[in-house]
Order: sequence, then structure tokens, then C-alpha cells
Amino acid sequence: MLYSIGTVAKKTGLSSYTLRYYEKAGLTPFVKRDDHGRRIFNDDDLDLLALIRCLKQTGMPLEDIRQFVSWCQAGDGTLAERLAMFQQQKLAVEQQIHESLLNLQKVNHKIDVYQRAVAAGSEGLVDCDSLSQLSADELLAQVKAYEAAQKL
Amino acid sequence: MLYSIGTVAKKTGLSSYTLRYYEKAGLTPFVKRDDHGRRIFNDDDLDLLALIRCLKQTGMPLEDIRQFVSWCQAGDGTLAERLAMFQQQKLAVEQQIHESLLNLQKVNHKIDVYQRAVAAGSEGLVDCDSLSQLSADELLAQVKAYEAAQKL
DNA sequence: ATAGTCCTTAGAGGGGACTCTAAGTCAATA
DNA sequence: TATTGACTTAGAGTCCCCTCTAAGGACTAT
Repeated sequence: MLYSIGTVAKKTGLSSYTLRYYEKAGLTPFVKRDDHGRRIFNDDDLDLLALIRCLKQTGMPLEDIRQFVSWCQAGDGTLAERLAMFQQQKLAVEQQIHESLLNLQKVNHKIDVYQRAVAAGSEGLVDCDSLSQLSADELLAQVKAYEAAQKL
Repeated sequence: MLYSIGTVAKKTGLSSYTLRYYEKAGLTPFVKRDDHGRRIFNDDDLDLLALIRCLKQTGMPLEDIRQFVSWCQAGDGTLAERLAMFQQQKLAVEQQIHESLLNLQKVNHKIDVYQRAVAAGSEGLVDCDSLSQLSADELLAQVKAYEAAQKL
């Protein structure tokens, strides 16, 4: 299957502006053109776009993604570099999850505090910073409950 | 205890530039001055800064944080708003964790693919997109192992 | 007493990632 | 045939969040 930029924009959630911007930034050198100079995307391109999207979501700068794509273009000689990149990105994502869990904990504590404050009618009546930490198990139980709810 | 802006910068990891920028943006109207006009932070201020940092980490725009701080300044009449804000932010953080777990899964899959490719010497020899999804339990086991390693 | 360090202010500069405008081409439809 | 709509390009503008500069004042150590 072949797709125009507009179709790809709808399918990926990236605007056509963004898709052209990505091309200019060297992220999508693989996209071909038709005989009128218009971009045509195929299914492999969509897969790679999805991967680019994933990497961007994990906080990787466009420049690093560009590097990765150019390694892909360069062929099998760059397999080790690509593996190393993903291994590093794995650490980054794990770190993000770690921080998000800590943030969730703080936010949950605040919800608890404010619920009691609303009930009491005043913030002064509740202990606002006795941050009774949840255990790792309790945190994981929260994540698990959430995932169950989402059928992840 | 009282602290100068430089001390606070070291303690919080926010630069003194950033601390002044936050004040200009209305995030820290609570910070007092000494008789030379220099900012002096107390321990409550550090607590609030830590909270601001947490909210920012969860992706909240500075403008929304400013709103929250002004609710705090306004007193008990705004408790419900603050509770609602944290409840909404809880959903945001849970969503972030959800996405991070999916990203971790994709990255892990890529690591697997590239490890096999490196072993085989070519990308062409391995199935690159049979994304054999991990179960939620396996994902959680990963998070748990990571947390155990970090003594969270 | 002189350098160094810290602070103040207003305002300019920068980076990342878009987001859009303007002017033009092309193909299909009423 | 005329218009609509999707596409092209280069380049300007925007948004968020800093990050720094310049010019100057005050304290601290040598």
C-alpha cells in the first residue's frame, strides 16, 4: 500500500507540517516521491515512523533519532551501534518510569492531604507533609491495578 | 534555616537563573527578601519548590503551576480546586507510566532483535517485527527488578 | 584595598520542536 | 473551464523554558 502525506498524517497523528519538518531534519530519508515530486509512503515507512515516534516519546532528541536512521541506512555494519543505542534508551525509559512512580506517590499523597483538608474545611487542620511513603510493593500494586483496568 | 539563592540552587538543582525566572513567572511569590533586597528562602519554601519541581516533571506547564501556587496563597477557599488539579495530574502521571511501559516493551523488543542480528551478522536474518509482546506481569517483573536494584 | 564572589535588575539570546504563511503546481470534479 | 483541494517549496513565526549578559552594588578573604 502507498500513502500520501495527508493520509500518513491522519494515520500517525503527526501533522503534514511535522512530517515535512522531519524529512528536512533528516529523519525520513527513506520516503520516496512520485513523478510529480509528491511524497509517497509505504507500509515499511509507516513502521519506521512508528519507531521514530516511540523514540521521540522516550525523550530522544530528533538529532539522535536522525543518527539512528542513518545507521539503518548504512546497513549491517552499524548493528552494534544500534544495539548500544537501544540499550542506553532502555535505561532512560526505566529511569523515566522510576521518576514517574515517585511523582505518582507524591501526587497521591497530596490527593490524600487535600481530601482530608476539604473534609475538614481547612488546610491547617491536616498534617501536610508527613509524606508517609508507600512501599515499592504498594506502588507496583497501583501500576498493576491501573494496567488491569486498561487491559494492557 | 534561611538560604540564599545560590545555596538553594545547589540544594534543588535549579540554577539561580531559573529560580529568578520562576519568581518573575509568578511561581514563587512566597520568597522573602533581606534588607539588601536579596532573596531569602526558608525550609517551607524549599518544600514548595520541591513540589513545583515534581509538578514540572509530570509535564505541567509553568502557567498551571503558577495557578496552583496562587490558589495556595489564596487560602482554604481554593482547596477543592487544588484537589481537582492533583486528581487530574494523577491521571496524567498514570498515563505517562502506561506509555513508558509500552515504550519499554518496544525498546526491549528491539534489543532482542538487534542482539540476534549482531550474532547473525545481518539484520536480514532475523524477524524484525514479530513484536512478541510481553505480558503485563512480565513488564511488572521488569519494573520490580529495577526497583529492587535501586532500593526504591 | 583589591580581587573574588555573590547578589540585584532588565532584557537579549538560544534550543528544540514544531506550525504556519505565501506563492506556486497539478489533477480531479461540477 | 473554473474552482477546489492537496500537494510543493523556502522561510518566517511561535511556544516553552530556560540561560546568559551587562552593569552595577555589597560582603568576604588575603
